[in-house]
Amino acid sequence: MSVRLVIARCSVDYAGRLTAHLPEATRLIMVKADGCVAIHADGGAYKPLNWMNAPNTLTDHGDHWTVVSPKGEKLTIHLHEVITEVGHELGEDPGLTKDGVEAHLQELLAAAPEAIEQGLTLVRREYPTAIGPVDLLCRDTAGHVVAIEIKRRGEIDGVEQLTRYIERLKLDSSLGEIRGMLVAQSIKPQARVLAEDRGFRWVEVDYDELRGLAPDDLRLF
Amino acid sequence: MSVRLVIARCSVDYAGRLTAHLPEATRLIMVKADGCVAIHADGGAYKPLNWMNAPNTLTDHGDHWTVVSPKGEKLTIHLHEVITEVGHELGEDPGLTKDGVEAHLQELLAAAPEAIEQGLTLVRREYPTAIGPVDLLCRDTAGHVVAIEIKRRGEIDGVEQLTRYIERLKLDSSLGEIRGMLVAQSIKPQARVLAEDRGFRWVEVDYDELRGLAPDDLRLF
DNA sequence: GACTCTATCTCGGTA
DNA sequence: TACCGAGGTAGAGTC
Repeated sequence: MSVRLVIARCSVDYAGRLTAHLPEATRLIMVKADGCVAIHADGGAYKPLNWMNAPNTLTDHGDHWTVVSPKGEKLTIHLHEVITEVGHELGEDPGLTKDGVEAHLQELLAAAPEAIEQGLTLVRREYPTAIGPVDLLCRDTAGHVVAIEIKRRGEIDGVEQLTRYIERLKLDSSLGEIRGMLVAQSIKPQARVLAEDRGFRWVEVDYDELRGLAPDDLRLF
Repeated sequence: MSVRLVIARCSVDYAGRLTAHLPEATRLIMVKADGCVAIHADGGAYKPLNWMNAPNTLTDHGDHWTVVSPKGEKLTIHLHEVITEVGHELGEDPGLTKDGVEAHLQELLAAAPEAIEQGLTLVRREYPTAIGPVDLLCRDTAGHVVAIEIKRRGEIDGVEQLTRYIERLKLDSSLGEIRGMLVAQSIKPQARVLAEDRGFRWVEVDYDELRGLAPDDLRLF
């Protein structure tokens, strides 16, 4: 139970969600403790050429390995020549802490909707609709409902998403008058234009400034 | 110029599109020939905890490495104890051949549009518009144009794409009446709702069945 | 270089 | 479990 690294001349066949074949070449085979397998070439970023996610059953047949998943996927690795093999126990990983993702931005804005527009009050975060949840549902000083789509980066698909929600929310006559708003740390010119075309306000917010406004418990990431 | 594998107790900091931190633990550090770096734990599929895509400048400061990209991203790896280190030249990879991706589904459906709807005939594959090509343009038994968006998995994005194409095609009055259709191996409930809202038919097709219908030259993948 | 779209996407959250 | 949305999406193709 550990990470196992094999450098070998090998050819590989995958049959599962699609079928794929790798001709013979020297590659790195990585097998992790959970049974996942990845075949790496010397390039192409972190993505392997072929892989199988855990859980798997790996069987060593000498000249070839078979990796079979319960979902019926199968990877066959033909080993023509093993060049190096190392392994080591890594143990449990304490895990990654992240800061600056969309969820944090949403938390901060839910706690301080005033930062988006003067007088705005929160009705609900993740307001559910049949086509997905609206990030923030608010009410403005005139008492109108405001649907808010939050993005780290405001692009066209954010405006499309907001359009879908508004379209859907308008089917519910009990909500009364509704308007849409796109809020992001930065908004691309194309997205600004499209938002305006659709009658939505857009607002850029400063993440660090928001953290300053937020109550202490949201500042301790 | 080769893949380099280091197993070490390390802690890692990333500052770039977001900020992230990994506390001290034993991990695998992989450096490929192109300069990309990946930090792996012993689990979690093929995705590393942290990474830097090529191109990068990697500097070894003894007790820590810094990896800097031209875009201003920075990864710092503090090495507390190096346990194992191996490397090997892998050489150029001949590359992966695939079968069963969206392009194949499109070929099969172009050859057998009847599988989508009775009486449908192909006008053109990859019908060009100013905002990108429509997967299939067909004509139905009533003589109306049908724009078809093909996906392996039908999700909301596919409906949005189809919406844009239809909007665009309607500007060309020479085409006459136009309707849209979403065709996929499976279609998610939200995508079905949105497609119906927009007045599009959606159809699920079976890939293996289609291969059976297709002429021999399309079956020899 | 910017834009568009696919992906064996992966990953986390939730009903 | 399936579904849904975010992602440091990555990567390929096109313009």
